[in-house]
Amino acid sequence: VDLTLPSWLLTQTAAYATRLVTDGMAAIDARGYHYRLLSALEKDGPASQADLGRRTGIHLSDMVAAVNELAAGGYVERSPDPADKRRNVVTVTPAGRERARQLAVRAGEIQEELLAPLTAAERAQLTGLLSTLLVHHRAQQGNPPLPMP
Amino acid sequence: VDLTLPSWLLTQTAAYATRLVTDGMAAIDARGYHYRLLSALEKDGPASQADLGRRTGIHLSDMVAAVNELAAGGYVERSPDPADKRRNVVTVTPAGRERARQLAVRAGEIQEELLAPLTAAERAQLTGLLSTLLVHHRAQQGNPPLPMP
DNA sequence: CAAATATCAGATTTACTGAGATCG
DNA sequence: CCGATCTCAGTACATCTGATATTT
Repeated sequence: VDLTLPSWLLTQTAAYATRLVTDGMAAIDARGYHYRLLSALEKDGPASQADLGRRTGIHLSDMVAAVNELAAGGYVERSPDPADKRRNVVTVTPAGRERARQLAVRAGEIQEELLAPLTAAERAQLTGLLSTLLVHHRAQQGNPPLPMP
Repeated sequence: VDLTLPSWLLTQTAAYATRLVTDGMAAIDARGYHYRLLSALEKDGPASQADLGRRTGIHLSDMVAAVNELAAGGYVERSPDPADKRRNVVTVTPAGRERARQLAVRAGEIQEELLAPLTAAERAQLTGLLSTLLVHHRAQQGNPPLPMP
């Protein structure tokens, strides 16, 4: 194995990250998508599914199932938009806000586990470098730029 | 989207990396596995499939198909080990050495595309940070430590 | 009629799990 | 009998493609 081949390092570490997220979220009956969606809804308010997809980077095709799951848990409500009958407006419920806090805590624990061997400075370096790559490749592909924090 | 959530940044950039590798290798009828296997064989000589799996991090279940593909192209030969009849010894052919050079060139181009927005120093930083993470998590999981370059 | 929205069905890639057969 | 090796079949997850229906 060539430990200096960046594409390999990236996909391998991502595999561990995916496992940490999947397992960590599954332990509380959740998925990574749930955290992303509830966070987005709490931060910027109710939205159509298409809007949520643009905010969170989740594909429209996968949005249906994810919103179904959240709705089944009582964490969001899906109601038709009276102003535009194509749209569903997705809104967080009080239970959803509680759930969002729970998922945020869990997400934090997962990051800690993922980045355990790195110092705070190194973690900042890593996120900076990855952000640069991601912004570049999204633009390269004609994707709409992400809303920057 | 929380652009500072490392697990998300990691899996997203890895998705782009995977696409670059898959597409870039498919253009010359290859896969990432082929490059990894031929490189390992050229560097450390013939090996059993189980050994190759340990060297390259490729799962034993996926090794069969990968070696089949390389053998079909005439790049490796699979012969039973007379000393241990459980084993197949995989050996590179001259055509395989030529192929390895071709794949190495292509791999380099792919890395360049992947890391385009980063300076040389930043690239070194990134590989260093990812290596640290990977070594940590492999050890954490009881995996055999990787042979370090 | 073009574009946006929501839904559904399915393909793709990497990685992994489990089962079997054979051999040491 | 345990353990290693090889093979095959199938799973899991995230992502993306394509098709359809509805509405703007």
